[in-house]
Amino acid sequence: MGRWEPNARERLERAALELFEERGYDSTTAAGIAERAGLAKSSFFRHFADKREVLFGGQEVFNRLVADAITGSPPEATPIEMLGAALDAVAVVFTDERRALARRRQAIVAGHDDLRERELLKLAALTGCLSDALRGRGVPDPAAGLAAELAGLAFRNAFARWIDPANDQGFATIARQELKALVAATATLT
Amino acid sequence: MGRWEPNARERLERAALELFEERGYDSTTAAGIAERAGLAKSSFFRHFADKREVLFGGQEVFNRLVADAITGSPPEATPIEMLGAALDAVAVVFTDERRALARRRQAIVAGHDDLRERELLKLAALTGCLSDALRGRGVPDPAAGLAAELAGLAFRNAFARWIDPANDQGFATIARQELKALVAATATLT
DNA sequence: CACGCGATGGGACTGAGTCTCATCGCGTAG
DNA sequence: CTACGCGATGAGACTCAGTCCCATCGCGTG
Repeated sequence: MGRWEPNARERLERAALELFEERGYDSTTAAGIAERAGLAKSSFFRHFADKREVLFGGQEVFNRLVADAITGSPPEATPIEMLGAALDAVAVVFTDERRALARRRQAIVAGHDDLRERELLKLAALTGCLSDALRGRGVPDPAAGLAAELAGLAFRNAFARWIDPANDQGFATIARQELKALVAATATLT
Repeated sequence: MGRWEPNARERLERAALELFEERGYDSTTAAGIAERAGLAKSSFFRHFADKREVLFGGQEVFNRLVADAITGSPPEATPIEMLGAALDAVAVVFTDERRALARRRQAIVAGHDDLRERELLKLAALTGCLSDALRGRGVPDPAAGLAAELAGLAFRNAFARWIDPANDQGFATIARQELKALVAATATLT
């Protein structure tokens, strides 16, 4: 048995992605995922808190990346500049090699309310980290919260474009464009 | 039996709120809620899609209220002015009589990740309605999405203050203040 | 070689959510 | 007055998510 084969977590993630694509999210059981990964059902829940989480790994890395980027910005940086730095930091994860994987994952997430719900929670956690970090840098409320939401929206928009097969630019480039477009749009609201 | 007593849905909501306060969300079963409401477990799930939903009724009313407020704004209104109208429309639901109830409800929601997650989904639905309505009024992207997020944040901030026992103002007043503060904060970002 | 530690297997258990069928109460056509 | 239909309910079986406990296994260490 694969009992002591390494990378149990990665095996589970891969198995889950495959099964979700083959049978759909609903028709895939946690036990089924574990079985394909060569593990028992109880081991699945040792690695992931619930069935949804198997698609949302590595969120903590994200949050730290973003918070560190804000904290490490030059002292004279404006909030918007710090957001730019945060988006650049996130781009490290969104390499071209991971685009195909991200696309497959997103297709599944988009097709299910439960998963979209979890995605919102993850994004909320990210913007929460952002606003905390901004407040730590002296940005007052409600500007910190506003800036964090702005970055969250830029992130969502950028991700959608990055996923798009018609696109061929890197995540950082797109994210910078989206952030800029949002800042520009700010002036058109009043 | 209360089999044919009216307001089954309201009875379930009331019973759920009580039991969540008495035993906590986790220790309360859907069957237990139904029992206190004088119904069977299967009837609980006829009225609510899942256990969480019993705390989030009437969201569709919200969404329609907001969308109609945007659609019915005067032709020369700016996006921000439309958002103000939308927040006013929502305030109709947040009357002083409902404050105590909203407080109890929110205390439960705040104490549980599952419920916070669902709350995010509801808020996302609301901002989705907002941006759709704005686009229908000719507001281009990404300004429509940005404005919707702005209103969502104003709503969250306003709700938090409205819930606060130290506050005695009406929801509409607070929401207007929050919206204004966010618009002002916009200028401090660059 | 004995021991401990961490990861796993396996199975029992609770509760969410689905589904089906029988039942009940009320309104209505005849 | 009766028969019928309709909508809401009760009841129970069923699947699966998620929890929990305990035995087992492999590896490193003294």
